[in-house]
Amino acid sequence: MKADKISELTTNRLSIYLRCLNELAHEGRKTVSSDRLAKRFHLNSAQIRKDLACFGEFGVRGVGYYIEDLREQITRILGLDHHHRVAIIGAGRLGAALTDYYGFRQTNFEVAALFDADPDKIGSLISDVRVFDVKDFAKIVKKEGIDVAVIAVPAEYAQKVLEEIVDAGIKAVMNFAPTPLLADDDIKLKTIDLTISLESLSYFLARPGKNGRE
Amino acid sequence: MKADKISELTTNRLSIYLRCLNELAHEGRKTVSSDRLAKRFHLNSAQIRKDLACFGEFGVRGVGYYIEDLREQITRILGLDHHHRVAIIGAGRLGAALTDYYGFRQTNFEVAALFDADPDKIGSLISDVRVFDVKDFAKIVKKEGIDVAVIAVPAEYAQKVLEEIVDAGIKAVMNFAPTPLLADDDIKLKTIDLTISLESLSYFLARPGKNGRE
DNA sequence: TCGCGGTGTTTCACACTTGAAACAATATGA
DNA sequence: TCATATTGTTTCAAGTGTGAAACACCGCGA
Ligand SMILES: NC(=O)c1ccc[n+]([C@@H]2O[C@H](COP(=O)([O-])OP(=O)(O)OC[C@H]3O[C@@H](n4cnc5c(N)ncnc54)[C@H](O)[C@@H]3O)[C@@H](O)[C@H]2O)c1
Ligand SMILES: NC(=O)c1ccc[n+]([C@@H]2O[C@H](COP(=O)([O-])OP(=O)(O)OC[C@H]3O[C@@H](n4cnc5c(N)ncnc54)[C@H](O)[C@@H]3O)[C@@H](O)[C@H]2O)c1
Repeated sequence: MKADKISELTTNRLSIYLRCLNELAHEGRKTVSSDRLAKRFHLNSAQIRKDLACFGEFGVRGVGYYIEDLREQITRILGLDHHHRVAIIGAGRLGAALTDYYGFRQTNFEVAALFDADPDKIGSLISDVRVFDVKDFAKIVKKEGIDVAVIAVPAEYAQKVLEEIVDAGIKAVMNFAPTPLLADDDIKLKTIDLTISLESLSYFLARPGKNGRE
Repeated sequence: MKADKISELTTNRLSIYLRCLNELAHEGRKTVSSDRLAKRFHLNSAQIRKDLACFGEFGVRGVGYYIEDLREQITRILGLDHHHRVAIIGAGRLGAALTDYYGFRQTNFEVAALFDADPDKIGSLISDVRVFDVKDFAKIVKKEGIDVAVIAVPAEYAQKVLEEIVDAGIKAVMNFAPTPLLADDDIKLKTIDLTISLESLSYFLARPGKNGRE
């Protein structure tokens, strides 16, 4: 197939497949067919084959997929074989929780620096990571080779912080402030808006019956 | 219109509208047209009118919407006028950050109890909230009138914890463990999977050019 | 050598979302 | 009274995602 327009839903599913393969590899299995994978993890076998075929021919007809091989392929496709250095802006409770988040290391991301505007926090260490003054952001980004930023400041400062991040030349940003942000098209911005998720739960509780499953 | 099949995307947008209205109210404005709202917050005016019309006729032709009135209506639609009591299972770093999360209070959610399996944590207080033994989950849920649960335990325990939650009669669950969970259709389960979001950033960094914006 | 199993690929139907356009209805203000 | 502004509603086109089906192709084992 080798489509060049890959939907984000496809790459999200690749993440899922990768986890499933890790589990299977852990159990010592060597090969798996799209059908077995689908049955085992409640997925759709046609979808799996279609998704994988976007990136090349990884399977062996009549056999299925070699688990180790496919793991390596997906790891490469998702860029998980590259190391990335992360800056977290906002050394509050969320920033602290994220600094120590295992998911970062697992994904080959390393939290290299925290940034805050509060003089009491600047200079301190959180899980062995130094908190810098946000005024020095661009300088430290360059010095530390940071290429990913996480926004964990209150919503009203988020847009301004995003602009500083973009000015510093960073292209990939994850935003936890509950507000939509504006950025150019060449910036990958992912907003994780807990408030919307919460209000969606609230809506369900007020009107049980219709679920609207994810 | 009064459609009875409301998409989750619609209610998510209601959350956004509510925030915008709060901002406008804060500025002292009294009315707003769908057009002004759209221009100001980079939305689509037709969409706004359509979304609102799903739930009734809130606007005044020739005028627009009365901000205070519309705020109350959306608050009611989203069920934000009802109080909810939340249990967080997993009193780790994420659980602690969430316990003190302002977004809960703002949404009329109150963290009533934490649960953990670690004897060192059981009995302690985190932001004035007591940590209970997860063994007593059902009992405390009943006693405290808890109706919402948050899963903040490692992924391998998440499914088991979910089953205890469902057994205790809770219908609304937010899951932060990076794994898809299975539940009956009458349970509202929202999974916030940071790993997938991270891997999506990683994919972008490995292949700049195509953005796949949220 | 041949059949079975499973991939790679195409095709189709269906559902959902969006955005635009059109228009009747209606409140406000000149 | 009448023009204007704006909602509520319908309709349509386009894009996208999903799931099923069909089938050629190919590797493995009997
Ligand atoms: N706590 C949570 O569990 C949680 C969960 C999801 C989302 N969030 C969101 O994450 C953000 C942070 O939440 P929190 O609970 O950690 O808040 P917090 O108040 O604990 O931390 C915010 C930090 O940002 C710093 N800050 C403020 N303005 C800044 C600026 N201009 N530059 C750099 N640093 C600045 C503050 O000094 C503070 O240390 C909020 O937008 C919140 O809505 C929090
Ligand atoms: N730390 C973060 O910023 C972050 C962000 C997103 C998602 N997550 C996810 O949230 C979960 C928790 O992350 P964390 O960083 O807080 O981990 P953590 O290790 O700090 O906390 C996990 C807690 O769960 C408790 N626990 C384990 N098994 C339990 C059980 N069966 N019943 C009750 N409690 C149990 C442990 O005792 C521990 O206190 C993980 O799945 C993680 O992937 C964490």
